[in-house]
Order: sequence, then C-alpha cells, then structure tokens
Amino acid sequence: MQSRRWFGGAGFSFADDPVTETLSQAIRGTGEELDREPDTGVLFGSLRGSVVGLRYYTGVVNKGEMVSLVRQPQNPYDRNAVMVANVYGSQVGHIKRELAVLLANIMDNNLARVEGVVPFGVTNQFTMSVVLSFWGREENRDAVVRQITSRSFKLQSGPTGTHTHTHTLTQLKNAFDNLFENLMDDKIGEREAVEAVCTPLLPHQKQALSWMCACENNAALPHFWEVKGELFYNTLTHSSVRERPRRVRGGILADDMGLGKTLTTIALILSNFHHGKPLCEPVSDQLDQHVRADVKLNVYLYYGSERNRDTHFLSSQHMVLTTYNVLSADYSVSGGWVCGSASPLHTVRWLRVVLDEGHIIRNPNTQQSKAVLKLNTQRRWILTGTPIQNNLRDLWMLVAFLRLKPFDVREWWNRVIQRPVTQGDKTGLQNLQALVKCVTLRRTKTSRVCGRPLVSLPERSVRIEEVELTQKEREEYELARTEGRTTISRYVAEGTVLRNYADVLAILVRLRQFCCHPGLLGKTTTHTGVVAVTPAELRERLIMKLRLVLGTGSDEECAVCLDSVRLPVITHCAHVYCRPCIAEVIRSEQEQARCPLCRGQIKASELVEFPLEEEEEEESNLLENWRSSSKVEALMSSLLRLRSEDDSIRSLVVSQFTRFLTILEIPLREEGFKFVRLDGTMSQKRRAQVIQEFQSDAPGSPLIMLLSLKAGGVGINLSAASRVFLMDPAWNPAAEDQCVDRCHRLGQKRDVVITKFIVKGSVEENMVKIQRQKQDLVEKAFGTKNPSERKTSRVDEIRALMEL
DNA sequence: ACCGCCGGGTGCC
DNA sequence: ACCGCCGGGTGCC
Repeated sequence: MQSRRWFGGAGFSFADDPVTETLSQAIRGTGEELDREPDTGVLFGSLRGSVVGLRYYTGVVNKGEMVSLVRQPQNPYDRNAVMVANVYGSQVGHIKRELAVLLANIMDNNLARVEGVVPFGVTNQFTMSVVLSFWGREENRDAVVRQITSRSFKLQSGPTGTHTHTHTLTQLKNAFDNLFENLMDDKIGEREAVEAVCTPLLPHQKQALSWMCACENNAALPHFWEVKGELFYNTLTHSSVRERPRRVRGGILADDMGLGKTLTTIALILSNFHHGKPLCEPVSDQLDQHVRADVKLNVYLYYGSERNRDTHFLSSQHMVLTTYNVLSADYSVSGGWVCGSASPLHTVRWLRVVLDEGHIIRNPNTQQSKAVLKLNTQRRWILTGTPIQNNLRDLWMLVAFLRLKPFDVREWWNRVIQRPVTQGDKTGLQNLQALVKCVTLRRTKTSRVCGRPLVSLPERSVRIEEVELTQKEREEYELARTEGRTTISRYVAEGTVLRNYADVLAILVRLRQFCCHPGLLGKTTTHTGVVAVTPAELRERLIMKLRLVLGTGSDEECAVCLDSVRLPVITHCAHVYCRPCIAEVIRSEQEQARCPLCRGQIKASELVEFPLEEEEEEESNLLENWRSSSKVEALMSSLLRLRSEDDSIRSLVVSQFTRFLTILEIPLREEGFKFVRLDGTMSQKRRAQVIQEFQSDAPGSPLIMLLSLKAGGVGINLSAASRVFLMDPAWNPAAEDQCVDRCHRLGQKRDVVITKFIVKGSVEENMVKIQRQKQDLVEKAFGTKNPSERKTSRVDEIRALMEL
C-alpha cells in the first residue's frame, strides 16, 4: 500500500483553457493511433505543398515552426480535408484540395505519418508553403511513393532537417543513463520545514523543500522559452504564443531511495497549512512519524469498498491517500467523463497531486496512467527513485502528467525529443537534457552539497579473501580448464570467438562453478563446436547453452537494446537476445536478416526459447550426495567466527548462482544459523515478507540472508546487515555495488565490511582484474566506444580470462 | 491575391 | 461573337 500512493490537497479551483485543451486532445487522439508503432519509422522523403485559407483562422506560425496535420473526414466541403494546426493546437488553415486527396489517402490507410514544417513563416495572409515529410515503416515505402508520384507530386528524398551531429548507440545509451545525473544545482537554498513537521529535516531535505516550494510558486519559464517583443517564443518548436505559457507547478523529485522524498513532500504539503489551521490526528503509516501529534490534519484513506465517494467530503479533506488501482478502477467504471457517475477523484479540483513511486505509471497505455493524466489539479509532483527504467518513452508519461507544454502532446514529444534522440541527434539529446533539468531534482547518496556529502554513511571496506582449492578440487578444475583452453584458443585462432560466444560462455561458467562448488555443474555438457546432427539434438544443445548463459546471472546484454536480456531466445548461431528485439530485426530485414553479433543468417522460426519444465529433478540430487567445497568452508568459518565474536551482526551471503544458495543452506542449517533467502524466483509478496523478517530486530530473527545477486532490483532496504559475503565475482562490478548498496544506505548504523571470496589461481582472479579495468573505464566517463569496439574488447576479455 | 479563376461586357485599327 | 480580349469580382476545406 505504502508504495502506491498519491496525496491531494483539496479545495482550490482554477480555470483551464477549454479551447486549447479540446483541440490538443483531438490532436493527441490522432497521434495515439500511430503511436502503437513506437519510435520506429524511416523518412521516405518530403514534398512542398501549400496551406490555404489562412485568413479564416487565428493560428499563427513562425519561420521553421512545426505544424501538425489533422484529418477532418467529417468536413462538409471535402471528406479529404486535412487541417493544419500550430503547436498550440490553433488552426492555421487547410492543406490545398488536390494535395489533401493524397494526404487523406496516406493518412487514412496508415501508410505514413505526415509531419509539416513551415519553411518561411507567413509571407501573405492567404496561403503559405509547408514542407511535408513522410515517415513510416520500410515496407510501406513503395506504396507511399506510388501514391505520391501517381498523383504527380514530386517526393524529394533525403532528410529535411540535416542531422549533422549524431551519437553512436553506446554514446546515446550512456548519455541517456546519465540523463538524471548531475542535475544538482548548488544555487538552491535551504528551507526549514514548518513547525508541524516534527522530524528535523536534513540539509539536503531542506534543499529539496526549498526547490519544491520554488517550483510551485516561481513564475520563471523554462529556458527554451524566449520573450520576443510581445510574444513568447519556444526555441525547440519555433512556435510562439501571445499569452505567457502556463508554467509547470511541480516537478519530479527523483532522489535516490532512502533520501527522504516522502518526508520532504509531507513538509511541502504542511507548508500550505500553517496559518493557524487545525489539523487532526493522522492515520497513515509514515505520516504520523513526521507530523507533530497536536497538529490536526484531515487525512482520508480512499480505498476499500466502503470508501466515501462524496466529492464534497473529499474536497473538505486536507489530504486524501489512495492507490493507483483504486484511482483507475473508479476512472474506468465511470468512463472518466460521465456526469452522473463520474469518478470522485476526477471530479474534485485538487490543489496538489503527488504520484508516489511515479515509475509505476511510466507506461502511458495502462488504465492507471490514463486515470492519472485526467486528474484535475493545480500542482503536480512525481516522486521516484528510478526515473528511467529503460526507455525514453517512459519519460513521456512524466512530462505529460506535469503538462510540460507542448510536450504533453505526443506529436511534439515524438518530433522534438523522442525521434531525434533515438536517431542519435545530438541537439535532440541536449533538448531532452534541458527539458529534464528544468523539472527535476535528483541527488544520489554520493552527491555533494556545497562540497559536503549529502548524507554521511558509515565506512565501507572491501576485503578479498583468497580461497585455496583442495588437491582433488584443483585436479578437477585443471581438467576442465585445459579442455576449455583448447576449445577457446581454437576459436581465437579462427577468429570465431563471437560466433561461438555461447560456447565460450559455457566454458567460463563451468570454471566459475567449479570454483564455488562442483555440485553447481548440474547436467554437464561436453564442449560442443561440432555441428549437431539432428534438429532435436541441435535444439537440445541450444537450450543447454541458453541455460548456461542465463542461469548464472552473468547479466548478458542483448546486443540490440543493450539492456539486460528480457524474454530470452537463442539463435541457431547461439546468440542470446530479447525476443522482441531480435524479432524486430528479422521483421525489418526479412529474408536478409542476420545475427547482429556474428552476421550469421537468422530466421524467426529458428529462435529457441527456454522450456519451463525439468528444473526440479537436479535439486534433490544435489542434497542427497552432499559434499562441501573450499569456498563453502571459507564462508562457514567466517560466519562461525563472526557469530562467536558478536551475534548481533547480520550478514548477506550473495551469489549469482541460485543453486549455490541452495547448497549453502545445508551447512547453515547444520550449524544452527537462522537464515532467510531472497532470489529472483520469489513473488513480490514473498520478497516483502522475507525482507521484513530480516530487517526486524525482534529476538530470534534471522542473522543471515541468502541473496541472489540480481534479486529484488533496485531499492530494497537490507540495512539490518552490515556484513556482505560476495561468494563469486560478477562480470559487472556495478551489479556488486548495487547489491552492497542495499545495506550500505541511510539507516545503516555500523561500518559495512564486504568480503569477496576469490579462488586463487582461477578464472575468478582474472575476472577481478577485468572488473578493475572496467571500473577505470567507467571512472574516465567516456562513452566513446561503438558497438564493434565493444565486441572486440569482449574477445580480449575472454582471452584474458583464459590467459591466452 | 503584385496571383489564377470565373463570368459578364464587349468587339477593326 | 459557338471566338479572344479586357477588367472587375472574387478567393479554404
């Protein structure tokens, strides 16, 4: 409950501009149809046309201004009519009749998205030029070109706006990942909370409060607005308006988890109630911790079937809490608009709406998001610790909720931000950065305010504990290593490492598993490399490879989206991608589709998925023939020593191999440790239970949590633990850091000690070396590597790992 | 619109 | 004159 909440301060009313709203809604409506084809689309070309009937309408346009084209099938004079509107939705004119026939055809059949730019501005009061560009899917290109030429219009090829500066995919990804970083502005002052707040605010929280108050009250426009004479000029869309654009009253508070976003927001809300207003005993969870007991605040929890839907009652509350589910349920029942049964929360005119855990509503297509966008409020806030998950499109929802005009209309967001950025246009990215910066405050735990760290955390130290293998283990390990080296050095000599990447990974994984415990190997695979004979055999082999790539938590990246693989499939050339990513490659390249990693031919019918059965059998086997390993022994002696020294210290035991966690349960039980386990297979509900149990300081609560490296995503709080045992090195040092951050965070009272177990004279030692190099690279903060360099360095990595 | 188009007025040079 | 030419009226879809 706590996580899905918004606050509304009731009782204020304000007038919206109904004309602009309806028109932009009309335009938004048409935009969403095409938006199912997200940011895809290539430029087919452009042509010059004319807009007529200017003198009948009030909409004005400048030189270079973007305009939108809206079909008017109901127009009584011409069913092919195409209306031209400026950025603010004011009608400018119509597309000339003969051209409108063409556009109507293309638009109605969804063959292309048509966009207009006015090249000269208004040269006369009757007609004007417009450059129309046609964007669509490659397979529609022919049809569009045919349509255009058959009506004897000339399609100019090539881009209209020349994008001279472009980014590579990697640069883009880096820039995007850093979008919310370095937004700190030392100029922000601090502001004390009003007396009603009893928890003292930390300096950075006072700073956030000051910033939030400024955002709600400051009249300054974002700097992409320039005042030109009587008009306000938008430098991104080249549009201008006579009336001062309404400033966003609110923003995105995107501080890291644990920096006190909720407390700051409560302080903000209370700052509106300090004129001697009576406030009542609060009911909510976190609220009563921070609000003085004698302060009376009317807070209503709007959920449950008996909730009071009376809008007068709701309006009389100082604060109403609800969940996204309740909000969207009310909204979809009432259809949002219907007068008689309108959604109560959509009827009240709020002073302020706060979206807590705002990333929950990042997908604009969900009912929840639609319901949220339709709330009627003066001030708007989004609280989130993770403003971007993966996609630029996630951001639109935030912009739309804030009504950051004109980008709350999809077309302008797509044209000015989304498409330019995804196509690597540098100015597009700069615009995006500017846009984000003007509404966002984000600090991380490592941010500094005026040279001082934001929050002071206890020390954290890392020690590497070398583990010696027993003679038997060493023999087994060397056998596997020699075998692996032979195979990999052959690939290196042939230059086919990437072609056999899954094989190579499989070998490495085996070695890493040996270092932990021989029982991890499960169904062993003899090294492949020989072409399989039957399709069934091939399939079996591919599934095995897929299992190896994924089952280890090695965090493979999909080479298409450069993100962690989701919905994994493996190609016949044994490369793993997200299914949607590779399906898109195949769809767009059709028969010529090639594997992005090795350029081998790929087909949709040959993608192999992971079968969900057959997991359990090996588990029981593991437990029956129990034996220990050097690494298990090393951990156990550390834990036993720790318990005898101080039995109040709690530990995280982390591995990438969930099976290793299962193995570790046996000696932990034997030694009488109380422990819990958190891994990626558990339901959200179960995870929350486990975390609560571990965090509890009740007597008899667990001393140890077995944790899979990637479990739980970001943000879970394990501050009860001050010891971390990293059982096996990860490819990605950031993953280890994030894991440690779960206990080294606000609320941690002790120094945090991290122990990394590394088997001496093994692939693990080499992984640690590579981790260091990677860290150096990150610290240099250069994202200059393009995808092909990336692959080369990966080959180098493998050679370094195998000492070739 | 300092255009094009329409349709009425007009008619040797 | 069932044409050409002139000049006024007119003008999105």
